[in-house]
Amino acid sequence: MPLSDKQIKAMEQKREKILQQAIILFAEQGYESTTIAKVAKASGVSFGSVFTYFENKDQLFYHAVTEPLNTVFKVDLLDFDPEAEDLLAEIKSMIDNHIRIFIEMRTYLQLVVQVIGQHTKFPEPFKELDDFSIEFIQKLILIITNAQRRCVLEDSDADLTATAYLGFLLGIRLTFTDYAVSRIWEKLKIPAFQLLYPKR
Amino acid sequence: MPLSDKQIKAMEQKREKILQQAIILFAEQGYESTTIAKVAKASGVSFGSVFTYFENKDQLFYHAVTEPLNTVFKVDLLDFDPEAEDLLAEIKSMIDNHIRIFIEMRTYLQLVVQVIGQHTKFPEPFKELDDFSIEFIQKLILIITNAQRRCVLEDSDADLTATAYLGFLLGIRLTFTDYAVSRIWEKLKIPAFQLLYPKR
Amino acid sequence: MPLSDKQIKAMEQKREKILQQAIILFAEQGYESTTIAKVAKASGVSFGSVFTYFENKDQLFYHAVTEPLNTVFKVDLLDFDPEAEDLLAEIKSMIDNHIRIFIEMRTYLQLVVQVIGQHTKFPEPFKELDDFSIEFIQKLILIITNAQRRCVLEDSDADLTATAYLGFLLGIRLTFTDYAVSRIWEKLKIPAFQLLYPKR
Amino acid sequence: MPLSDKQIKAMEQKREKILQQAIILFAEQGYESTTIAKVAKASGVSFGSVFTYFENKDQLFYHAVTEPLNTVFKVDLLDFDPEAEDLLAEIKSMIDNHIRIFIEMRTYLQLVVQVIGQHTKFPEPFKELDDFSIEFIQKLILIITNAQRRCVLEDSDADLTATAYLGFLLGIRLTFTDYAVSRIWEKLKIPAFQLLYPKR
DNA sequence: TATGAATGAGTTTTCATTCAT
DNA sequence: GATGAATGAAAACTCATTCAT
Repeated sequence: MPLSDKQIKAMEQKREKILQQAIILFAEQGYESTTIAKVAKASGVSFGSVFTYFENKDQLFYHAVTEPLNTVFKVDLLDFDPEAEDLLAEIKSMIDNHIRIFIEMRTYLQLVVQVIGQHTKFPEPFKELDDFSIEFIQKLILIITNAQRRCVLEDSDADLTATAYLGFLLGIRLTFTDYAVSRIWEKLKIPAFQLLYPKR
Repeated sequence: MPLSDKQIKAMEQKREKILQQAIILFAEQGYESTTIAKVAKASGVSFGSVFTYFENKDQLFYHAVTEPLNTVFKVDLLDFDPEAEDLLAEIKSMIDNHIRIFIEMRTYLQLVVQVIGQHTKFPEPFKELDDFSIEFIQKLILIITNAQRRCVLEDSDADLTATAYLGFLLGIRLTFTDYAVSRIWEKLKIPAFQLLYPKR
Repeated sequence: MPLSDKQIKAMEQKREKILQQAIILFAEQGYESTTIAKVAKASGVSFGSVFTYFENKDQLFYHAVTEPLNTVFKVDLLDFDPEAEDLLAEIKSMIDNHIRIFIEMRTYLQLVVQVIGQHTKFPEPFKELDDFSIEFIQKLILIITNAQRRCVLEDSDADLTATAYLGFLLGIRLTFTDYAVSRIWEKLKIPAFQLLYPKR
Repeated sequence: MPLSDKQIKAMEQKREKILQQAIILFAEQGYESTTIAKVAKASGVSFGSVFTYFENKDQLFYHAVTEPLNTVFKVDLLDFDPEAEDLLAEIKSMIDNHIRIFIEMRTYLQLVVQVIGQHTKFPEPFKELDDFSIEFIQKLILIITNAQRRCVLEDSDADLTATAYLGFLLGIRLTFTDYAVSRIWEKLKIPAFQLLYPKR
């Protein structure tokens, strides 16, 4: 007897709820301090249920890192067009977008920072993040190179510049640890833009 | 019976050894995964001895974070002169120095990143780091403002620029996770410099 | 709505399948290591269905031990005639038969050995086995006594001899743990016969 | 600072106590039903202490099976001389001895029976038992062959006879599950002797 | 001061059993 | 009747910390 649509829907919501709470707890308290019991309690399910949806704690962590990456983060961060007509406008809008994402996804990025910071401890999720960072940098290099060719940006080592830009995004996320940052995010696009060597 | 000088010296060395190994283990494996037994083994002492030198695990962590900060890190990072004669040279030398430190103190900075990334979990050591970052930024603002006044740097919001600079340093430390970075560190001073809005 | 004959038949087959797989798993892995989920999987049913046919795990174990006992084991082991004309032939054929059964029912006897070996843990199924062993020994005593009377066997304490004979059967089942035994079973009837004090 | 002799002695006694209680519990309740907590309670130590003396439950079980085997069982069972002057007396004394051991070591043998009965579950301890049984049978074959040569026993397949004898010992241990057996043990040497084909 | 045995709270995980669909 | 999601009790094992020697 297969499950009814309603049941499947309810289960999906439950899984999502567990994952969301796991992301928050993993981000704020770290891997070890986040107990399955805490996740269960925060999600309003019994702790046995967590194991219905995720094989074990490791898998839960893996999904907590990779699912937002693949569904939201990746898509949003790569949402710019290196072949746009007006590259200056495209770059500015890209920066706006990137900074907004790094501010909005504060909790998730805390998790990302942990995985990167202790990558030997989390090799599988780190691999996913690393792969994405390479893809992200490739696309950045593309838009930077095009912009340089069209004299929208000054000449620079595009690879280095792209890498510095990503480092900067991660760094400000780390530096501004709380909500306070949201009041100045408007400003952060200025140094971000500066890093790309704008024409004056 | 008072301890002889030799004994005191031996004890100090023992304490130092324990602290060094604790830093490495905390940095690479995180707070929870670092057990007192591991630290003791790595330091070549019995685990009971760890408690002779540090009240408990929490205190050991606290000292692992703050002692290098106060003895080395702070001194080295603040080793620049906002009133220097040749400010351009001073700034370039400062950047060289900062990047070198961030590369050399890779392990310690892994620890710093953890504390910042999970600051609610580690309020005391975070406070120390936060205090230092304020001090650091204040001094950066000073040199930037002076450099702007003397037309060595273009005008910019000095606070924002200083903060962006610190964020950049932390960010590249996070982005370049391994030794590979040492081969390109020479280059990283370029975007770091660019962040300060150099005159052209 | 009463069930059709076909349905009843199907259910009986399902129950039988579950029981057979339970016997194998209980025998090979023991009571605790045999999970309901494993039994269900081996039987090709959902684990909820196991509870449709057996009240709980305890009951499943009880039936796994007692059903083969009452349907096959008991009948086969008691299939000899203490009043047979040619008692020597009857005894030899009985021994052949017993050894064959102990070899063929290897898996089931692994289960029996567990119940006997840990009888305090399994009092109900042990009771059934114990009752049968008494019945078996009684009938053995009968044939032995008759054979002694008719000078087919030498005189001996019939009770002791019967008990020793049963012990021997269980013991060789335990001693020869694998299929290798099947190649020498032909021989095992020799010491079994010897235990009964044959006339020379 | 090395431990004092007194401490070492105390620790050895503690270890021994834990092992003894573990043997009893494993024998009576089986591997899974014997929890570390039960062993600790029965031994009068804290739960954590069991892990001070035995790496894990598996190791505890392994030692529970093999230590009595190597220190007592092996020595006692092999304590007969195939080259004795008066072989008939030697064999009778050997049988007396064997039966006495199988009765006295009732609890330990319950454990042995479990390991043999579920040898796939306990490969390491089973290996030790299996090795011993081979050694035991070899020595039995020796004494049987010598006795046959000296016309103390009738001719028979010595290998088969030795194996049957071991099977018988295990079997009666299994058949007589309680202390009741001690009242008839005097008698059991009769069928045991009979199994060796005594001259009449 | 140095050592490491002793302790037990806390964690992950398994699994029998219940029950809604 | 069949299914499998939900539950939580129970188990092995880890580890910070204490304290006797």
